[in-house]
Amino acid sequence: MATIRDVAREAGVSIATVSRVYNQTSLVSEPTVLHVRAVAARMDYWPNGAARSLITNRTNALGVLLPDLYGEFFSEVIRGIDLAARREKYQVLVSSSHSDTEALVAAVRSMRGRIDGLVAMAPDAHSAAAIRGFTRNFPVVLLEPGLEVGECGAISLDNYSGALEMGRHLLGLGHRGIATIRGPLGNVDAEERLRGFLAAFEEAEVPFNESLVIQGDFTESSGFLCAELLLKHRPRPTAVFAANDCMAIGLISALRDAGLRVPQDLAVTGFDDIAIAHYMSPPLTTVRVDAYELGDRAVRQLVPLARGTKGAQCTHEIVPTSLVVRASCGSNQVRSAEAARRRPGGRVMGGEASADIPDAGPREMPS
Amino acid sequence: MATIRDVAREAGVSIATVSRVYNQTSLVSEPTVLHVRAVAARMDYWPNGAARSLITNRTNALGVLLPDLYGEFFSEVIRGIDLAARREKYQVLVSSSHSDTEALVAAVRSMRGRIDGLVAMAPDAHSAAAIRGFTRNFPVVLLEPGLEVGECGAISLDNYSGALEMGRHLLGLGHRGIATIRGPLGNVDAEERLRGFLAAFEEAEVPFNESLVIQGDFTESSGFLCAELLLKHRPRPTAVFAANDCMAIGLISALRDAGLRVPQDLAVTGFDDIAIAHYMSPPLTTVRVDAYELGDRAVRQLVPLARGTKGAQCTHEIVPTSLVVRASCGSNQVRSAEAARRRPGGRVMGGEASADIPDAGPREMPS
DNA sequence: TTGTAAGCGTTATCAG
DNA sequence: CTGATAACGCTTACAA
Repeated sequence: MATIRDVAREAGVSIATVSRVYNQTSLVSEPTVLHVRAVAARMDYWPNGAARSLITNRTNALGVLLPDLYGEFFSEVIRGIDLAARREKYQVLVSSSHSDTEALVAAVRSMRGRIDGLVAMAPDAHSAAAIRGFTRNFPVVLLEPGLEVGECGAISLDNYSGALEMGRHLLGLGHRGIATIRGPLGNVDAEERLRGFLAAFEEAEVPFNESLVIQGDFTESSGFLCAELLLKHRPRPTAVFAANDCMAIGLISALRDAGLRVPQDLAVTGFDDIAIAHYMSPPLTTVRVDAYELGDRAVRQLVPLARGTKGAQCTHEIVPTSLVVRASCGSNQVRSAEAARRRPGGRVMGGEASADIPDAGPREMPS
Repeated sequence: MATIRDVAREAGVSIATVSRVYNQTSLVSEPTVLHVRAVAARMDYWPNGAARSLITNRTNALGVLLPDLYGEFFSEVIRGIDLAARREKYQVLVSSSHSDTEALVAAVRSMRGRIDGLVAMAPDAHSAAAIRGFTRNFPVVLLEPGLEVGECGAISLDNYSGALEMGRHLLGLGHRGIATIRGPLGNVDAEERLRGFLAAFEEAEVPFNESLVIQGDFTESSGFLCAELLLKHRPRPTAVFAANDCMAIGLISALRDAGLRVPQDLAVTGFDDIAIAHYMSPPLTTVRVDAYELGDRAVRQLVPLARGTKGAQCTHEIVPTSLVVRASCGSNQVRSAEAARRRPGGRVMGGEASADIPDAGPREMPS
């Protein structure tokens, strides 16, 4: 592999000149630039990134730490990160699925000297604390952090408002016997969604029966299992808000097995707006969460910090969520929010390439 | 940020000793190791990756180039890559969504000196050729390459066999009026799927009416539009094989609008086995494609090449595909292939985290 | 077992 | 405008 020295020798100039051709071109005479460029191209030369970052102390790369890469959510987060990073001329070093805090710390540590900043989503509070510790090494932006953020930037989803809207919507439809399946204890999303949902009742001065908060764990099967508890409750609730779509899907499945109709016998709603939500029968009323935006904003906030742009500040941004009313809640409201569902920049390419089923508009899934 | 020199000074040893603690620990006396480790930990020192790779000429990182990151397919590919890379102690530098060959080349070029090898999936033939050119810089493994592979390693999906099996299955069910919606011209997957499908007819010595090859483009809407052509064909076909699930979904949607029943009036099958395929009503008969495996194998093949392990060879591996029989083809066959659907290592975590709906077993999607 | 010193490929500084 | 040369933080002969 040709080095700067080879090119300099071959072109009959000093290495400093070759370097300048790639960095401060204006300081080199036009003919020299052209000549060096030509020689470099012929020798297939390109500056070595590692050497470059050693002296400049900048890598032009961002680290990305996610609990997982699989699935609609993370896949979108990382796409948002990737696109924003490219726009800003940054490379992306990813790492995911760390079994424990130790593994996670090791991963970040090994990124040292290779990244100018870090976007991280912690799988738990312990890991979050560890990640915060890296602020001394490079700027950090946390995705969906717990409460206290400290020296880091942070982007979180407006789980609270989304759930609040959902509560208002169900109350607005006249429901009073309303249950909710909450997510796991200690999970930030789960707590906020519950808090927002209950706030709607407070706001409307409608009492909420606490025995109608059922514990779920965000899996489809937990939603399935909740059906039994729900159905034996007296008086039987008329609506259920599941804290995510998976649980709503499990619940609906169980209700159907029990011979109940959704939404006529029981209205069901979810949270996340995963792809299937739109294609189910009945289509699921839920809250749309914009994962792409989460990644995009994180990079937007991180880059100035990474560049050391003066005046760059850590802030805590909130990504809005929005109610998507479909049929499963029994509302006959116009589905205006649907338009927003089209993925920004979603591409369809070869074969199994994309799971992005274009919004079918008024058509529904065959049933 | 503490450097090796700071640690050496603080610990009262030479920098060589500190270095050895991190590389050839065995050459350093136990007490010295402990002492240096302690000082390093206190000073929050960790070797700088860039400096390290400059001298060793190895980066312990792999580059990953994909057309996109979004969607079930790519998301799984990258997960396979990520997990395999971590297992082999490699970091992953990703880059995706390049608008043209130029952008793609620039992306790879900028990885020079930062990676020991490259896993790439080219969006088109032109880009594929460009990527092949990088073989001179580092080992390359191509995903889903075109025909000639040259100096690169390659992993491709067995589109041919999957489609062949599908053809056999439909013929075995007694269908004779069979149509197929093919994917875009020039797309490797599309061509292979068509070729495999037609091979089944040749094998069974059943003539295939070429007017029943309908041109699609892998999008749901193209499947939707094909319905009209299909329905006005005389005699009307009794089965349709769409070259991917998206088109099959669009088609089924259109058929339902036209008042036709699937599979009674027209059997429909797809390819890819995207998540929705299993939850649709009727569940879609399709061909399972293992994207995770694609990524996993690519890294497995690349790592020895990147390490310069002697005897390491470039090969062209084929990832098998498998027929998944569900209801949309009108078969009443046992759904044994279903068991394989569970995602390897699929995790469900917080909130909108995962779109991985656990296989509901015998339960179906509510309808 | 430890230290000294050369050098990885680049950019920055300072002369010319 | 161009060239010599000293860093950058580290690994690795070679010497002690």
